[in-house]
Amino acid sequence: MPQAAKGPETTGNAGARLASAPSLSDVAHVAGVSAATVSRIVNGDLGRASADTVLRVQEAVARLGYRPNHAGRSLRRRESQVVAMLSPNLDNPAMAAIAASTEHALRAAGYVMVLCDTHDRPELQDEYLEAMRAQLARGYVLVSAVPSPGLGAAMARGEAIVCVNRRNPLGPSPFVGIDNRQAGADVAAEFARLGIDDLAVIHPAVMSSSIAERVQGFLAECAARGIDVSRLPQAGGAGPDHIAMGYAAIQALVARHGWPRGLLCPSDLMAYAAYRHALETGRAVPAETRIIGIDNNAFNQWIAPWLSSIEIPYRDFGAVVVEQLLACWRGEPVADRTLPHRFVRRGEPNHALAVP
Amino acid sequence: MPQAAKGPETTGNAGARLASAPSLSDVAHVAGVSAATVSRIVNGDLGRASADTVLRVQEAVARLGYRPNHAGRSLRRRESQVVAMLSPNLDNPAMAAIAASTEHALRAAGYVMVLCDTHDRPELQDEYLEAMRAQLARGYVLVSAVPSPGLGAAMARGEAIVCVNRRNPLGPSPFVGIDNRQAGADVAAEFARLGIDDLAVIHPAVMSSSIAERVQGFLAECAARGIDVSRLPQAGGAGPDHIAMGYAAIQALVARHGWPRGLLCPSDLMAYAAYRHALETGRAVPAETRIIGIDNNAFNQWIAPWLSSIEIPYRDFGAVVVEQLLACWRGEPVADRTLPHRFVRRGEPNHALAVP
DNA sequence: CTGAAAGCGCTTACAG
DNA sequence: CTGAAAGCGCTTACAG
Repeated sequence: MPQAAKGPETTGNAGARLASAPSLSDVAHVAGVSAATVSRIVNGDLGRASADTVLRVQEAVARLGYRPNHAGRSLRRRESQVVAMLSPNLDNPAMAAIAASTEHALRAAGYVMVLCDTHDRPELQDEYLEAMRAQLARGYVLVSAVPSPGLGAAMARGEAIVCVNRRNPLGPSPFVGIDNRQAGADVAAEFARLGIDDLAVIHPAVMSSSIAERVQGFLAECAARGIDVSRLPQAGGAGPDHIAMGYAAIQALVARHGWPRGLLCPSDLMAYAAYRHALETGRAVPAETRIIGIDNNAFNQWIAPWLSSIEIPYRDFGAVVVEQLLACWRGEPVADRTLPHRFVRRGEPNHALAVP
Repeated sequence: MPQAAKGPETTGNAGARLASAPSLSDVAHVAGVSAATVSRIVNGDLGRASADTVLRVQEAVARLGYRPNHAGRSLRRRESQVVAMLSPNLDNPAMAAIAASTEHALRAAGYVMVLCDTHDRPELQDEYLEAMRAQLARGYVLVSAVPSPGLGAAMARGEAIVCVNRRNPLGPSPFVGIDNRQAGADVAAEFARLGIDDLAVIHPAVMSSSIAERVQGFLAECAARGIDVSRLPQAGGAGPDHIAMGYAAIQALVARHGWPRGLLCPSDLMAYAAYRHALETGRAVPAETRIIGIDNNAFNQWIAPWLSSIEIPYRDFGAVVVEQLLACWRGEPVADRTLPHRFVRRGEPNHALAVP
């Protein structure tokens, strides 16, 4: 519905002047006290002031709609409320879920999150690390960090760094993720339960620690169950994202070994690519080939009834990430946090269509 | 691969001291000039200084790895490099794509993006608007804005506001989006091409302007083609996101009218929900019911070969959003930007399986 | 219980 | 072509 037209002076915000926000000294003036006193009270140091003063200041704050200017505060305290999140790829719903939950938890704790998309590239990671340093970033959340000189420099400076999904490739840092080896092993156990031993794996051509652990855990469990892992078909694929990597890998796998009856895809996006190649080649999923992924994207339950997956509680990551950051800032020792995952079974009639 | 162990002093960053970054006066000292001169040169005002001075300063900057402190700069200039993006829901891939492309374009132009997830709620929108004002945010990108008092206040202050997807519900603001009416009409034309006139629509119970326009455009085109729109089944659904809304809506629609042969879903997420309900009720898609969505999520081509959709160039939005912001800041008049959409046909053998 | 004063790092008229 | 000085808004010993 169209709104009533405003005067031409508001068109496109052009040329409008911003009324400057009230400052600490405005509040002090209104309350009839000094800036120092206002500062203390605004910062919750209520014990030092008389009840009457506190009241007058609070009233003035409310009346003027005062909010501390972060630039002034940051300059003086020599630290900001900014936390930088470096994420490799927002197009991946898993990364988006991590970003959203971290943003939420950070905000609740009084911080603001700046988001940087590194595309998994070391130069971009370093550029953002530097840019965020200039913003006086108070901490860094590195999702799937890659090794880079700037990361080493940030560690050497003693910055607060929390690594998510992938462990810090350059040394110990507080970590939030799952037990990737166990997740891989759980997939192997599921194939055993299904009686499928004609297995294969696709993976990125160059594997991060988390993906490598998933594959290792899978192979180890297969071996423990008597499968000759040395002959288990594997294929890697390269590309800008997991879907492209998965598509390259599944084509290579099928070209060399034909379709297996059970396929581990160490991420759901790779599973999507495998599904499409199955459609293209007339391979029935899940009847002829059962695909198991890892992530359990929220969309699976709606449009991928053929895909069993390991659910990773990405929505819970944010709160834990913030706990880790707070501990870093307090100078406390920080233990890694491994969150629980669970297997979500689909592709069987009674499971596929359970009402959500 | 495990790294060589570091000394205990680096464990978890605990207690490490941060070396403070070099300041303008450090550079001035090293270069043997005043801070004012360094400031000018760092800010690109090269004409005023002698070539020799410029060189010495540039060397000092490089040697110290100097980066301007943004808190100091913001405080002095009374404006920051921060642009706030308020997004209703990062779980929606469309929103994630907008966020990613805007982040990219903003960074390229020298700004940083702070991301806030409003969950489509007016109170949260206002809270973030206020919080970002305290950060001296230089501009606001509102994706699918909702009406709220804080939005009105920001407009009254003359803040730079760019609205994406949905037009500003409180008055004129620079806009980036598509021609939603035309998109709806295009879907109607496709159903006509397919010879399907047993049509229906699902939609959110309370429709934003963009969704309402899509539905209106669809109905208008249907009417123009001789369909009795007054009897065309429609159902709305409520929920926290488009999938939930879609699921509620499709259940209501089918319960009241049965399955249509052609269904418009004004977002792909609603289409996903409809697909699941079709699976549950044994309705074949696309053979018996053809579903057409709007968004063309990147995943569709991999795992939703049954879904035709209107492709919206979300990845191109960011650059245009930044153009709008820059124009606002220069005080130029800002025209709305309507980006081109296109129909992506799937669900026919020759289209579904084209190699990507 | 409260305030005057210094200073965080930067930019910008202004003077020379 | 260059620098001294003021001031952006805030916090924090320090003095009283």
